[in-house]
Order: sequence, then C-alpha cells, then structure tokens
Amino acid sequence: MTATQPQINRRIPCELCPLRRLDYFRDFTPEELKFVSGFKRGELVVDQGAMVLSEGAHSAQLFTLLSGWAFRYKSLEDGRRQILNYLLPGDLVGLQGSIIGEMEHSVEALTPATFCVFQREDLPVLYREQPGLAFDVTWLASREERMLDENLLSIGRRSALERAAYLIAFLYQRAITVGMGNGKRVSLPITQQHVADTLGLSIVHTNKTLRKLASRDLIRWQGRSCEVVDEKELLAVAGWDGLVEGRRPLI
Amino acid sequence: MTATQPQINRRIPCELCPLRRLDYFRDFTPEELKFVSGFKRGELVVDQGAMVLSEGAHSAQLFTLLSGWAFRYKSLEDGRRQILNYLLPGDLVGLQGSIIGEMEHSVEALTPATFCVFQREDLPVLYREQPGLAFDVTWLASREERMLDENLLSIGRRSALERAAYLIAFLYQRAITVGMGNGKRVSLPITQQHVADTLGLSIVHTNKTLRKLASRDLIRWQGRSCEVVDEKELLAVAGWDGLVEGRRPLI
DNA sequence: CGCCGTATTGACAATCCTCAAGTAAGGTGG
DNA sequence: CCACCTTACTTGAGGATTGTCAATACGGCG
Repeated sequence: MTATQPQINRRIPCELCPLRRLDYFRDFTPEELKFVSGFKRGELVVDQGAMVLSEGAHSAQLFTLLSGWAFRYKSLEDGRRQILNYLLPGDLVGLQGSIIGEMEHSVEALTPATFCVFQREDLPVLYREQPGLAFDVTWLASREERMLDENLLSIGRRSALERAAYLIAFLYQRAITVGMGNGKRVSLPITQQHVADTLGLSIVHTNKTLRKLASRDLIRWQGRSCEVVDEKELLAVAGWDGLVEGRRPLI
Repeated sequence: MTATQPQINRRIPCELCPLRRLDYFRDFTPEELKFVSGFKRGELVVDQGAMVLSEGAHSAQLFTLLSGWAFRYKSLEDGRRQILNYLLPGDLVGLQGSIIGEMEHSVEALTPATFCVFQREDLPVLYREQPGLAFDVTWLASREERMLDENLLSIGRRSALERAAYLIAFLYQRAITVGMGNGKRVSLPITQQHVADTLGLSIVHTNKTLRKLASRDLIRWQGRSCEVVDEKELLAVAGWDGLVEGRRPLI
C-alpha cells in the first residue's frame, strides 16, 4: 500500500525487449513484432506494494509484466484475502477487464515493477489482423487456467506441508524459466503473509509449516524472501512433477 | 465409471441449436453460424459417469456441452480428487489439450450428456477467418478463469458452511441461466461426494455441513440431487453477490 | 531511540478428518 | 415377491490439523 504515482512512458521498443532474447519465448515474425510494438501504448512503472488493477474497476488496459513480480488476488468483504496467482515477466494480465468489462480481481506489485501497457480497444484490431497473435492471447489465457487448476488441486486436496512445498517449487521453477537463475541465486520476494494468503492458511500455521521445510533444509527464509535449497525434495514433498512447458508466446 | 461406448454422430445443425434460442447466448451472424456449423464435426453422446477426456491424454478434440451436466477434475497420485468446475450446456472444454498439447485434467459426465465435437486442427482456420469467433473463444477461456478465481477464493478463504452455500448457489444460478428453471423445479444432479471433492472437504464433514443448510431450510437433499429452497439466504450465508453475466457467446 | 513490519513460539480452541456403524432406496436374480 | 446387492446418505466418537490469541524477537528506518 506504499503506492506512489504510477508513471506511464514509452521506453523499450518490443524489437529490443530483453525478454524476447530468452529461449523460453517463441520467436515472432518481423510483422508480428512490429504489430505488437505498435500495440504497446507505453510503460507503467510502479513501486513495491502498488495496486495496478483493482477489483470492481472498469479498466481499459491490458498489461504485460516486463520486469519484477506481482500477484493477483481477490478479497471477501470482511478482509479475508486469497492470492490467485503470481505474475512473472512476460505474463499478461487484465484480459478479464478487457473482455468481461469489469475486473473481478486486483493486482499488486510484489517488487518494483514495470508493465507494458496495451489498450483494450485495440484488441479487435489484433484479432482481425493478427490471427497468430490472437491465438497467442488465447494460449496465455489457457495457460493461466492450467495454473489455476493446479492451484485449486493444491488448496483443496494437499496438506499444509505439501501445499507450501508445491508453491515454493512452482514459483522457483517459474523464476528459472524467465532467466532469474543466471549466475545469482534465485530468491522469491514474498512474505509469509503472501504464502498464507496463497495457501489458504493462517499466518501462524504457515510459519510453522515453513519452519518445517527449513529444518529439513529444503528452503531458507530470510526477511521478505525465500531461497530454495533442495528443489528435488520440494517436488517430492509436494508430490508434483514440476512444470512441463515448452516455449510460449510473449505479447 | 459405468461408461459404455461413446457414440459420435452428426445430428443437430447449429442453425437449429436449441441453446441459441436462449437470450443468454449472443446472436451470431448468419456467416458465423454457417462457419460454426461447418466447424462442428459431430456429436458425442455419453452415459452418466462416462469419462469424456482424461488427464494425460493427447486429445485432438474440443467439445461444447450440448445437453446434460459434466465436471472437470484433477487427481493426485494417491487418489485424492479435486473437482475444478462444472460444465453446463454451452460450455466449451478441451481448449488446453488443443493449445498446450496434453490434457491436464479429466472430464466426466454427471448425467447422460451430449457434446458437440470440434477438431483441434480446425482452430487455426477459425482464428484466420473468423476473428469474432476467435475472440469468443478467448472470451470463454476468460470466463472459465473468472469462475476458477472465485472457486479458489471459496476454497482458500471461506468456511465449510460458506463454501457449500456458495457452491450450491453458484450451480443453481448457472442452471437457471441456461434455461433449466422453466416450469420445472431446478435440481442439481450431484452427490455429496461431488460436493466434498469440489469444496476440498471430507465426505463426512460435507454431509454435516449440508445437513446444517437443510435444517435451516435453504436446500433439500434427496438421492443424488440437491434442490435449492432459499437462494437469497444461500447467497447471504456465502457472502456472495451472485453471478453478474450479460450475454455470452456459444461456439 | 522508538516505531513498524516481519518472523517466531507456546498454549489452547475450533474446525475438520478418520473410523466405524448404521439407515434408506433402488436394482437384480431366484 | 422377496433376499440380497450396491450406492448414497447419516451419525457419533475420538483424533489430527489448523486457527486464534498473546507474547517475543529482530532489523530497518526516521
């Protein structure tokens, strides 16, 4: 909630986007690249804790996270909060607002973050002129759905320890795929409150569960970040095979 | 698990689809209708309990539920099952298989059901020639995502009683929107085991929770079906505003 | 220095699960 | 028509998991 004024400026042209250099993202044709570059209206730079989209808002924008971390969440009226998923660089958010009309979840920055900004009203042009990119938008929506499915399985049917192991392994793997593991050690920029709100647990029980993982030397927790020590064992505890993703589109 | 051989036959042409007569579905242009009709490859008729898609399968098909009820679910290796969402007439399923390659969830019929069958390989044609319909596919994916979000909030942060009230009200409202409330009384064709696997609860606790709702005269439970008696109170117990949907596309 | 956000721990209570046993309704074969 | 399945729903008792309350520790920062 330490948001300052967000800044929108046009900076990096898509042709020079650092994300596109990663193998993880599929190659775009020059025409596609040019189209996306024109589709992009600017960049939104926000502080840690800033709310990028809020539940109930009638947003006219779509965002792709360019750098940093963020998360999507919903709240009940009495304040109980559920984190739905996390956003890493390359992730698209705000489709719901653009398609249904009103946002039904909020988005908050977990770290200082930069988003590419698109206009909802340009979407029909994209669908008319770039069927390949249109398919990519659907692809991304379908991918989000898949992550939500796995999350639902986790919260509904895994124990607290399994859930925590799953979440951390999941975020770790996603961080690796977008190149956060090059050289420096990966650490997840989350607090135990975030973990609790993701797993549907109380903060006290979350703490005890994470301590258990730490005492088994699977993770290390320090300040507001979590470091993965033994990925393999985390996967084993979670009973999860890990992400199976090939290359994906980037819009 | 009482599946018999599924039957695929071409029956109803889309122009005569009974679902399209409902106000709930947006009007299609004659060209769109013609395209969808050509897109449809046949119908799949299955018994109650039949598995339509299964986790891990490499399905080449997409389905729109034409009549009946079904549900999507995932399982852990030890058998714990989580129901992700329910399918009502008009709902599209199988996009994941068509987009990512492999199904990551299963689909089972809750009642005798009929699906319209589409071929995954035809999807690019749809995106190229019918941008409006392509947008509709994304619309439907986004709608599914919205339902999953709300589900996640429910399982993660609502109490057992709230969850149960939410689920029943949710299914009831969806049933109404697809015209199941005309004249005859709506009843949901589910067992308490389904409710348990949807809410992430044990069957025993589910039963006690449902009995509580029944004792307050909010629902009536009989055999394998649940009847809604007091929708308003269910919404109040759930702390939920109800569905806010305008017209939607039907593919 | 003192405040604030975050993590940690213990004690106790509520929720939810498992085990076990039973009832009720419907189908099937003798 | 009845005996005997099977499926689904119920209920009680006791135990495990998870939540709440309360207190403490620790570091960053004005």
